[in-house]
Amino acid sequence: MPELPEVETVCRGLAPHLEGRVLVRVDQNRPNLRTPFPADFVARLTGRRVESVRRRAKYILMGLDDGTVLIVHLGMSGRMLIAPERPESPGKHDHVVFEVETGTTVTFNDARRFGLMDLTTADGLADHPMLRALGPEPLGNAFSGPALAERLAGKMTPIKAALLDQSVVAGLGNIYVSEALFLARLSPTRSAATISGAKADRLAAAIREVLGRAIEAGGSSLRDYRQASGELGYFQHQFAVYDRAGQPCPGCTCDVAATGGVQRIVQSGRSTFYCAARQR
DNA sequence: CGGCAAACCTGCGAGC
DNA sequence: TGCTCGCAGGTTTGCC
Repeated sequence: MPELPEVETVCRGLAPHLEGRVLVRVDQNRPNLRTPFPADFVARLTGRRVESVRRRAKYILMGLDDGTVLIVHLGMSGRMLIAPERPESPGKHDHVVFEVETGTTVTFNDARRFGLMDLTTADGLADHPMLRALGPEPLGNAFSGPALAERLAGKMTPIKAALLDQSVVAGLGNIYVSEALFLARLSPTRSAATISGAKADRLAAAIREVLGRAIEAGGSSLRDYRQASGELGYFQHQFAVYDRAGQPCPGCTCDVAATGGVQRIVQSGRSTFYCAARQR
């Protein structure tokens, strides 16, 4: 389930366990994820001190003391599991295990293997193929209504699809696109180019609001979750429209029997949820 | 270049 | 119980 808020939550959870610590052991349990691991992956990481754990879009970036940067993408099903000591043997789909000198291990587990890892350098980071074309961070200063409108201008594709395009804005996924469009009262089927001016302001604000609230929720529920299981995972969240087809729209008082409530449609092969009465 | 479907891979819930 | 089908939070590729 990792979209921007989940990746941010994972980074915040990992940082206190990894920052300032040395990777005393790294186990790579298979030759590839979505892409092959880089050459000498284990050797380039072992013995390095982790200086920073941060996020760009949906990527986790770990800066190491020799200038190396480890890039991790969680894909659809990737998780980072924190344990106080090394498990006796890796579990199913435990593809990489990082161990620091305190004994703590961080295990990358990914059933579907849509995740990936790569190594680059701090100097080469901005030009890395996976990061080069990314749009602005939606919670950053460069993101605004006008900035969004500029990137949507001329696009005939539905706004739903445009917002999933990471070069338009970085970090939104299928859930939060539906949620943001609901909050902005904009129809997911409307063409991207029709969103400018006040509509773009509204949408940019909705994106910030939805992501910001999700990060807050992730932060709070994450602590409970980790105490219980030692796992750094995904928070439970109440969505307004996502996965709520047929249920009443939380934003309006119209009759569900008459409107059908929240609609599920398919756009470019993926589910979109919205209230046709409220979103125009 | 823009837009869309398919592909990558496994797991899970629904329905028979 | 066990099978098949459809669906899943992401991204890239290839085709029109």
